[in-house]
Amino acid sequence: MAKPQTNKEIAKLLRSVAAAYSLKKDDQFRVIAYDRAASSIEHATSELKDLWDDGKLGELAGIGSSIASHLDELFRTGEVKHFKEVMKGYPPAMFELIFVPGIGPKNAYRLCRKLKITRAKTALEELEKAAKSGKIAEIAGFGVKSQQEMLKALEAFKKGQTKANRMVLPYADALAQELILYLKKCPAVGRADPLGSLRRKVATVGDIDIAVTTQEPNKVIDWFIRYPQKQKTIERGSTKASILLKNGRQVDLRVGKPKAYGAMLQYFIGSKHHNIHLRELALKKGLSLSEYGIKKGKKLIEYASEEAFYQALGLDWIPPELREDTGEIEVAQEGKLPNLVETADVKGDLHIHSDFPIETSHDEGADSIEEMLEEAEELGYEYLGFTEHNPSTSQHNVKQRIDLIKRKRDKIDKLNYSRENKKRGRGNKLPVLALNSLEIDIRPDGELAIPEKALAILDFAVVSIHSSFSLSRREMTKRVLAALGHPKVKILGHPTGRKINEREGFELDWEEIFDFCLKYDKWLEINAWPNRLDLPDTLVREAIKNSVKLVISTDAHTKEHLTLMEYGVSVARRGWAQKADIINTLGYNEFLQVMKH
DNA sequence: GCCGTTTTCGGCCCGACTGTTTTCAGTCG
Repeated sequence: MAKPQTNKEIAKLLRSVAAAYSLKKDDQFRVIAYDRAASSIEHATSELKDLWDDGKLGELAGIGSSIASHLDELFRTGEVKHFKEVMKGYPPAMFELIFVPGIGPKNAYRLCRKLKITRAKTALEELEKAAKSGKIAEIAGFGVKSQQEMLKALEAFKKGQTKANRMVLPYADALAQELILYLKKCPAVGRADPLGSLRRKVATVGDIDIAVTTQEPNKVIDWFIRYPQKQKTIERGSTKASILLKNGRQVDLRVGKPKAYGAMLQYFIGSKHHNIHLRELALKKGLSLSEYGIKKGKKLIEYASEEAFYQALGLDWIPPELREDTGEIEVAQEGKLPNLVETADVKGDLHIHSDFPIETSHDEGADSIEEMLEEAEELGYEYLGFTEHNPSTSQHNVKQRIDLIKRKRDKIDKLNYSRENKKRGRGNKLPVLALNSLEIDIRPDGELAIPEKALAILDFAVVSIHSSFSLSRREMTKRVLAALGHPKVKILGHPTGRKINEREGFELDWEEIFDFCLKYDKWLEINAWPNRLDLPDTLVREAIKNSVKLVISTDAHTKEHLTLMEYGVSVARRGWAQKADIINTLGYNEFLQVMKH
């Protein structure tokens, strides 16, 4: 690998070092250490290079003085002598093969040796060729079956490399719900729950994990592997099974008894690192944890609920969204877990697009202001902020743009007036009211894409970046702060600009942004759009640590989109947000107060 | 190699499944 720079590349390098160590018989714990460092880097909030710049490498869990100094060398010189030394004598090709599912370090090494595959660049092709010509089955320890499996794994791996290989949360949700419906048709199935990263509400989901309670595990597993959407069975045992769906997604099933379901849920929700930490904690108390319960010596104690399971370890029940081993276990020990925000706490949506003809060059909404207000009524909201994109600057002069914005002001004022009177006549409950806003482009120089005069017509403004994504971190930060500086501007929309599976976000100096938001009462948006989920959860947590307030918005373009709110709330919860951290949990009158601040 | 409300030394999560095996290694989550 030529000079690894990104977190992904560095993690890959550390996994390779771990693989090399695992072939040396001396120290298997070093392998674990390197693997752990790699996954820590994969999950890191910020680019490793930035952490290194700030001298904060050691803050990442699993990175101690030794690996930190190796990474220091990496950033200074582009390579690490020690890593080279460790990997010396092994064919470079094997450090490509270890990333193919099903192939570990030992087999990768054996395959490379026996088949004389050395070059990293062609490793996958050469292995595929060998498999097709039947050469793998001839190697001791391999057979026809493993050769077949390897071929399939290689094909899938190659596909996965070209296309995005994780699902966005709502898609995974829908897939899981279909499966649950199917499973429930089997009389032997008791409870059936989607778990894993889906239950932890991670922004992207790899596999679908499902747990089922039953007294007849065999019947359930038989039923499961007959799922009509199945492409093939990956494995089938007496307690678990995995299938591959026709759409290429994997589903893992676990079955267990109802009276031990608590431990099963806990085990299968994960995360892996949360579970490892929990098991280490248990060991210190002389206990041993597994998916079946808690062992004290030889005696296994079963738990029907997760609450009881955690309680047995001296912990409060930890919401799944927090289970990433980022301090939640320590906080649970102190009994100081946050009371996380819930969808029911939300009183309004502050980033939505109606079909009002504002003549924007961006995308417009499909439903009218009235229709969206009616829908919001159903959701129990008190207000909606209408934030169509600003009128196009190239198609209109200043006066035309001001006129368009005035027209929307009039429309909203009349609508609010009539709705208020109509509803007041019927009962005392206030109707959902509309706020007049816009989502305004931030130009590359930080200027806003509407005239100064037009800003005065708005109740508040959301500003977002929709162009020139590749400015430097410094320039981008200056750009955003300039835009946020206008008094009417309250919210930075989709702050990182990332699109999941499409593009990385741009770089910002978050400390500077947080300071500014805190000082001038600006709010960062958690955009609930499925492939945005932006701010990302890790930055939500940083923002909250810095006392910065947030809003959760759907960016709805139809009235149905308003229900995407739950996914934004998931992000907030994963960022440890409580109700008080989220501005749009305020009622209408309180919101008006803070908006004018 | 990492890490500390048992420890700065001496520990380091736990179990299932598969394929190729005659009792287990490798891989995965």
